[in-house]
Amino acid sequence: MSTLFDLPAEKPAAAPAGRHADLLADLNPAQREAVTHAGVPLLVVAGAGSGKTRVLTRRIAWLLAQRGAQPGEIMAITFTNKAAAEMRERVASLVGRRANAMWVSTFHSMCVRLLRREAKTLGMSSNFSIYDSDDTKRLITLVARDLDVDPKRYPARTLAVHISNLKNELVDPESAKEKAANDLERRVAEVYVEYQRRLSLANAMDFDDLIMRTVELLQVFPDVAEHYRRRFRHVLVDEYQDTNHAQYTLVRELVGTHRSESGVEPAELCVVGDADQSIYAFRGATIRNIEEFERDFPNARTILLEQNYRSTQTILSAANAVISRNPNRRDKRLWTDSGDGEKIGGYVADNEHDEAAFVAGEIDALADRGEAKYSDVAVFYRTNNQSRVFEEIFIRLGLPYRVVGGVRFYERREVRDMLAYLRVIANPEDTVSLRRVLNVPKRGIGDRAEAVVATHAERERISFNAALREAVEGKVPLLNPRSAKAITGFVELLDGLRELADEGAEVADVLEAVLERTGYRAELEESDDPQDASRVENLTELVTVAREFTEAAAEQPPAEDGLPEPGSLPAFLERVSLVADADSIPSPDGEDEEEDSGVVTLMTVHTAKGLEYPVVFCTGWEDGVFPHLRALGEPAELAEERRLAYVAITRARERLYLSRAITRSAWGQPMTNPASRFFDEIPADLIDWRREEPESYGSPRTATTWGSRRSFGGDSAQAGVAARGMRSTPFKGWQNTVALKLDVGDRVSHDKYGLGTVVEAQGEGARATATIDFGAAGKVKLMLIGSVPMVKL
DNA sequence: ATCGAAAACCTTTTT
DNA sequence: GGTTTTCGAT
Repeated sequence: MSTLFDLPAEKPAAAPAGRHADLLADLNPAQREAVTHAGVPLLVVAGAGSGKTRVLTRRIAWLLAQRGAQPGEIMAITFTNKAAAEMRERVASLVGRRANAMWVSTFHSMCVRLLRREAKTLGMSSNFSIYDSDDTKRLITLVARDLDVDPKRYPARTLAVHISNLKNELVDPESAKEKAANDLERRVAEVYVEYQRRLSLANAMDFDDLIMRTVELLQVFPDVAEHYRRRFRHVLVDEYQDTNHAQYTLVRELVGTHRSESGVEPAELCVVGDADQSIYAFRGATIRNIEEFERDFPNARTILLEQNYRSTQTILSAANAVISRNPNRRDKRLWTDSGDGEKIGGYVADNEHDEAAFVAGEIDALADRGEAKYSDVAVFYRTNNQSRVFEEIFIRLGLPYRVVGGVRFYERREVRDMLAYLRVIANPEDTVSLRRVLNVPKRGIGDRAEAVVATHAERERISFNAALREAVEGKVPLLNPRSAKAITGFVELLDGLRELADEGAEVADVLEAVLERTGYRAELEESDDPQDASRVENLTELVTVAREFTEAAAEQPPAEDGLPEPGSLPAFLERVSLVADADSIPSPDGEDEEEDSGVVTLMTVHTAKGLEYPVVFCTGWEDGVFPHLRALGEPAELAEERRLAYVAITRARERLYLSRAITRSAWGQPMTNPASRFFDEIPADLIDWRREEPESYGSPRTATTWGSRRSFGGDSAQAGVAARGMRSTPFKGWQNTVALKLDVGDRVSHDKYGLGTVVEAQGEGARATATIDFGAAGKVKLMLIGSVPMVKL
């Protein structure tokens, strides 16, 4: 069973390599330059599969071996714990135990580390809780309710997104208030102000605060900044294209831009990234940071890594062709010397079940022929709800599979409930966690009682925790005695648990005590809902995780000043907050398999970033699905969808399949979608169509596609040639043109379905859809994008 | 306080 | 269509 904590195995320190030859021998010239470059800031533009992690780890080893750097002077920042663990491990295999003295961590853990050490400087307590997006939303809901914000007009989700954006832009609550230019912004600012106040009252920070407050720390206290600059002489940042403004500023502050008065030079900066793989703009990542690197850091040097060590040329040509349609991008063209390989398998299914059947059948055939193991295969889709049909058919056929993503371990209600208890034990002022568990399991403290206590806290300007304690003493008016009694019981329960924790009990034992003393486990065990049985299992798993955490900590050195002691409750909570992904992704070449051929992996394209598989099925290539409906009208979002397609394609090593379904049920209704425009962007001769659109679907659209394919493909097997030709005559095609404007009652004639009447019309512009009653042919929901084979009568 | 039925959602999500 | 949230009734 995988756990939350896949700690990188401490590699038995191999004979520390480090000589010139060893570190550079198997690198290409560009990689070599990136590894050995010294001095001015360095941007490594690393195309997919170009060996970027190799460059980063070698560079670190090089710094230690050849440039006289000390491990303690190196800070490497990633976005995921997985990436951090991998980097640490790979560096350790090059330089041995010395790797432990480096800071290799995610932006967020690095910031937590700094903030806990410097908590006093910021006037905070170092045991602050870390709120994830769920906690954040809860607190914002509470705040909005208190401020009488209309939850219909301004849902907590929206407020949370806007506040998060403000924080990512380093806008503090006061500036937000000043800048607010409309109703929404004024409301957001108002909530933001109060939200920050309540966070600080709860001794908590959200994810965005971790970055923002660290920037604040470094900017407001130059001596603190200088201390860290003096210490970290080398800063390396991975996935730079995914940084937001706050993270960019943080990097700048860490590195420094000028020689300080006391003579500290800026640290050496090396960032690695690929603008074409930026797929998190919707979360505040700004591609600008990588595009403007040379402007942000004058004299900066840029090195391009274009040689790909992962995929066949066919796959790379398809990827190049698609991504080249994005406007304003720095040209980059992946190539390999490993040959063309197989053509891309194309498939047009009648519906999503058909599509899944094709995928399953093809996987079966590959496995039968011994051309792939199940674990070599990944199935990608744009949105999580698409996994369903695949699961259905895989189960029916007995194909072993695993879905990655979806509801994660730490997001499960029972797990979150337990963590909330632990957090309240560690940080009594943690209001969100406190209120979460106040009446879980039910102990007779209802909404009414909670509201009375909350109002009292508000009026007296004390924390919710303090108000609860006043309730025990009978100092809260309007609280009925029964509730007061229940609250007393609850407070005593918490105090007892806290005492246990303070005596130094192991985390797992505290957890067990919570499960027992609250009656939480008993309640689940008594239930006959099968869901509750799996909840019990999850809790058992959580206890196991806690045990392993303590065991692993026994081998770690004691904490530095201000940081949680390894194995302690605060350390556990920090780990759980910042390492939130329970599902480890089965690796294609995992060591754990002997005879068995593993499982097929199902996931969204987003989740697939950074991974690779010999065989990839990328499904749902339909306008409205991929690219997503919401992106159709927006050039910027469409560009991001295209980057997403680029990421998907470049995950494949040997075989790539692209498929679509003519109709697909969405929101209960079947929906007819046109082919994804990305199909048109791939040179026709790269695709081997296993099944095309049936003749009866024949339409002007299809004809256009064939025509354009001919001009895209040309005679050359090198897609680069065709795509270059493309750029001189920019592809206009039919994208974003709306051929039909339909209203309810309009009569239409469709090439396939015949005469019909519009019974429903939805959406605007490029995302317009209509439900049309074709009489005998039935009701059909269609996208009205450019080339529907239909005319208005 | 708790349950059940309507109703309101419905991209992606490294931390 | 499927899940989660909200409201109204007991």
